[in-house]
Amino acid sequence: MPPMSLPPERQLETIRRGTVDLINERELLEKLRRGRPLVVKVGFDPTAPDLHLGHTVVMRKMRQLQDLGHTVVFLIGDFTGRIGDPTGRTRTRPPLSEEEVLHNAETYKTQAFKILDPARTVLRRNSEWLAALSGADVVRLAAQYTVARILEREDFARRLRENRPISIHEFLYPLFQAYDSVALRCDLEMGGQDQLFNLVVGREVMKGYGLEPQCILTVPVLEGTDAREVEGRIAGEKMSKSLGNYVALDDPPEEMYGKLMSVCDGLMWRYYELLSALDAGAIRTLRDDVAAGRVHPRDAKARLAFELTERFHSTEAARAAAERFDRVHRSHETPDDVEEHRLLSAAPLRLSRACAQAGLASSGSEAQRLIVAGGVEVDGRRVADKDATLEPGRTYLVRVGKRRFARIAVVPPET
RNA sequence: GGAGGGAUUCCCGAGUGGCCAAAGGGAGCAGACUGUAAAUCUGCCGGCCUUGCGCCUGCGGUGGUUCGAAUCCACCUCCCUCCA
Repeated sequence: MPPMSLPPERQLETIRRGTVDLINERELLEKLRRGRPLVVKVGFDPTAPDLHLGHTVVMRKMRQLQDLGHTVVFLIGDFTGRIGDPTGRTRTRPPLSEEEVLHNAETYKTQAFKILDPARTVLRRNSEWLAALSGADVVRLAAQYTVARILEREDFARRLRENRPISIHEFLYPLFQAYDSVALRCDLEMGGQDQLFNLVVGREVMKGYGLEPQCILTVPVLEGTDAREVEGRIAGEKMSKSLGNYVALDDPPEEMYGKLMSVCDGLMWRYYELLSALDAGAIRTLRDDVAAGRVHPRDAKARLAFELTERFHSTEAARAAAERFDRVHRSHETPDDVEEHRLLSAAPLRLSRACAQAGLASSGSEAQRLIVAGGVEVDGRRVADKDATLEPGRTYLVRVGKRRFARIAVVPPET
C-alpha cells in the first residue's frame, strides 16, 4: 500500500480501533492532515529479552501505523532499562548491567520483525541521547515536572502510603522516557494502558521544551495465561516474563500451542479479541456458536492456538503441533519424537534418579515425590513404588505428568 | 545525629530454647473429574544417597552462650517509623 494513500479521517478510524485511550483525536487528526508521515514511538524495556504475546498487541498497532505509511521508532530503552520502569512495581528493581541490556536488545531485534515491517521500522536505543545528557541537562529536564504530579501515580502513591522505599532515580524514569519524545520530535507515542502515566508526562515535558506535544494511544494490557474467569470477568495479572504467565514469540510450536490450549475458556475470547486476525463480527459469531453448543469450546480454542502458532512459526509447524497435541492429549498416545537419554549404570538404576538425570524432574527427591504421587508411568504403566528400578541393557519409555516424555536407555558402562 | 521497630523456606506470613525442614495462605507440581480447559476435591511442595524413622543445607551476615538456637547474647549489613 502506498504511503499516505488514505485520507486522514479514514486513517484515524483505523488507528482508533482497539484502543483504550487516544489523546486526543483532534490533535492527531491535525497532524495527519499535514500529510507527512508521523513519527510514532514505542518504547521497549530491555529487561525481558523474550517478546511475548502481550507485546504483540501494541506491535500489531505499530504495524497498522506502518501500513498507513508512518514511521515507527522501535525504541529500546537500554538507558532507562538500567533504571527499571516502576510501573506496576511495588518495590525498587535492581538495575541491569550493560552486558545484560545489550544482550536483551539483540534478542528484541530478531523477534520484533515477526510482526513489524523492517523497511518502515527505525530501531533506536535511548542511550544514544540520554547517556549524553549533562548534569545541567538533567536538572533542566527535572524542572519540567513536580513531585506532586509524580506522586499522582498510583504505584508511587501506594508505596509512599505503605512506607515502602522509593528511590529518587525512579522519579526520573518517566522524565527520561519523556525526553525520548523530545529527542525524537515524537508525534505519537503508544503503549499499554498501564503506560498512560509515562506517556502523559511526555506530552507535558515536550511542551516545556517548546515542542508540539505528542499524541498518545494506549492499547489494552493482555492478561497472562494464568488469568481466570471470575463472575464472568477475566481477572489476572498482565502477561509478563517475570510472572511466568507468558507465551513467548519464540516458544517452540508445540509449547505455544499447548500453552494456548490450557488457558481457561473465558480468557480465550480475550485473546481472540486482542490477538486474532479475525474481525469483531467473526469472533462474535464464533462466540455465539460456542454458547449455543454448536461449536465445542475446545475446538474454538484449537482454532486460536492454530492461528497464533501459524503466525509465529508456519502452517506446517502449527499443523504438526496440533497433531501432536491431539495425539498425546486426546488419543493418549505417545508422541513420536520422544527424546532418548542413555544413562550409564551397571546395576539396576533407581527410577527416581533416572528421571532426574533425564531432565524429567528437577531433582531426585522431586522425582521420588512424583512417583509416590502417581505421576510417573513406565512403558505405559503407572509406577507408584519409590524404590522401583530400571534394569541395565533395557530401554524404557518414561512419562512424567501429562506432557513430559523420555526414552531412557540404561547402558552398562563396559569398554 | 537520637530513640524505637523489623529482616523466616518461590511470595505473603506464624513461630521466643528441644515435639522445626519450620503453622497458615498463595504460587507451583501430581492425582481424581474433564475438553491437557476453568472451578472443585486429594496429595506433595530444600537437597543427597547406601531409603535409614539416615545424612547435609536452612530462618539477613559473623561470632558466642547452651547437651541443644529461627528462637538467648555481641557486633555488622539493609529496611521502616518517630524526633532533629
